[in-house]
Amino acid sequence: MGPRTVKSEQLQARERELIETALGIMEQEGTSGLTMDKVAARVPYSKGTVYNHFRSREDLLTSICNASMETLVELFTRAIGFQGSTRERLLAVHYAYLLHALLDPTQFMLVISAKTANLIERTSERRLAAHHELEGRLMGPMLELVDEAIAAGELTPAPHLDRRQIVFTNWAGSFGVISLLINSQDQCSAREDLDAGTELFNHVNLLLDGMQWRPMSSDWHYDQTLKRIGAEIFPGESTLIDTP
Amino acid sequence: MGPRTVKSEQLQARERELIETALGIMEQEGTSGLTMDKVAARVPYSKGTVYNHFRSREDLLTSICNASMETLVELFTRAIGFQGSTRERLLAVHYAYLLHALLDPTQFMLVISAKTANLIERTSERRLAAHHELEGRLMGPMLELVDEAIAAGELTPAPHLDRRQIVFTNWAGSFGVISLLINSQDQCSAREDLDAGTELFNHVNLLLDGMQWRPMSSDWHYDQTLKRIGAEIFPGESTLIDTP
DNA sequence: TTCGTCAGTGACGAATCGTCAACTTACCAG
DNA sequence: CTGGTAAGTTGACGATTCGTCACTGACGAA
Repeated sequence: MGPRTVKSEQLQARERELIETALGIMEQEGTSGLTMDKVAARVPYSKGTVYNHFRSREDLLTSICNASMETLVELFTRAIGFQGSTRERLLAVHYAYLLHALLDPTQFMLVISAKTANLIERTSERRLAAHHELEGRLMGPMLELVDEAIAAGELTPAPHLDRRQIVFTNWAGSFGVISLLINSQDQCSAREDLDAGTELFNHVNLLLDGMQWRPMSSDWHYDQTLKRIGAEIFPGESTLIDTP
Repeated sequence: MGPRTVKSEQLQARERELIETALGIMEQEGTSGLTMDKVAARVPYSKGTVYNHFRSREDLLTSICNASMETLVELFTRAIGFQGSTRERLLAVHYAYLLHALLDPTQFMLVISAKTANLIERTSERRLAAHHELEGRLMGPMLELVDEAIAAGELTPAPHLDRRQIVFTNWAGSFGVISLLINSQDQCSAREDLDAGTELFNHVNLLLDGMQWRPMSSDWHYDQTLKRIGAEIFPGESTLIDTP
């Protein structure tokens, strides 16, 4: 190993340290409470050094979002391994997504702001490339699941829907339900009493029934499946979700 | 009319002027470019007067969001008036939502940030009340549409879905699809080539087929319906949407 | 020992937020 | 007409925050 490698490793370790610190601040004070000065103050390095790693505050935010997506990849991988039909395994992925959002709503919401034009402009190319690669790693397993389902004869997509569209529509539905309900500590007239878990699985089952991904929900008790997913795949975290 | 009423009208007029100005700035420079100083600079009043109307920058943002929702109520009302089955009229509402998002993506995205804990804390009670009232006015027409569909025998909801859940799942699906695709000037691996209009109506039709809202998409050409909606209800704006 | 390199530092200028003491205006009573 | 009070307006100000850049000093090479 040359010295350059060693140094690069040190740099990566420090970058992880900075991101960890930033996560701590965000947990306590939310996204708007995350400040470059605060990060620098909590770390044995100066502000200049922090800016040596992150071009801007937005660059740091994208990094945090990426870190969050890495843990999500881990959860998705676990979920795909569920023993069951392809539709059950897809439900497990949605379960993982919900769990991820409940475990850290602030990080979950970062995904949206990461799409803002303003944020993209101020983020380094390197970081954006990593972000796109992570999106691919998230979508990949679901694409394979769709292929498996088609091969197994459990799904026969309509001609106007390709595999990417099927994956996207799943993602979008999950994202919409969760993002609208995750912050509902406020008593909104339209959303009071709505539980994120209940509405998420209602939504996904309607979607999958709509595309006739077998077994249809009229032929299978997916409530049981959800209980199994919680118990078998996410035994530690599943207390966050009430399965009906 | 007493003088108090006159003065109150003046205040309201000025508030509209301030919001208009803020909208202009947001159009040019995005949400992050909206600054209280810039608003004050573009207006014949001083910063202190601006702060007399809005408790904080976040209060102003919520006001802008509310204004945006008012125009949305208008669009929804037009949409509900479409001549057709209840399912076609619901499609018209989704069409209106998409149109609204395409006409002003920045305002559309405000709805999410308006749910942030940080933003709610810094917003005045009065403004929050107006926000909730507007949500009710948005959901109301859709709730009635669901009731009509049930009465007409076109929809027989599963026992575990009440009217509010049906409306919510529609909203969430639309919101998820649009918010993920609206900012896709960036070439994301998973979203390239995906068109907001196409994916939105795919998603909604899957959802409505899943809950068996008749006529099912296998029994009706909803592409034709979309063309009609564009031509009859939104003749001016519909050029923004390619109906397939 | 001396010198060059380069990561690290933190003081700094600019921009922004929200406040407040001073100021202006409107209006009314005497 | 005059003086006074209340209400509304102003912009300078302190506090934060962002991102930069001239300076520092540690370390290895000669």
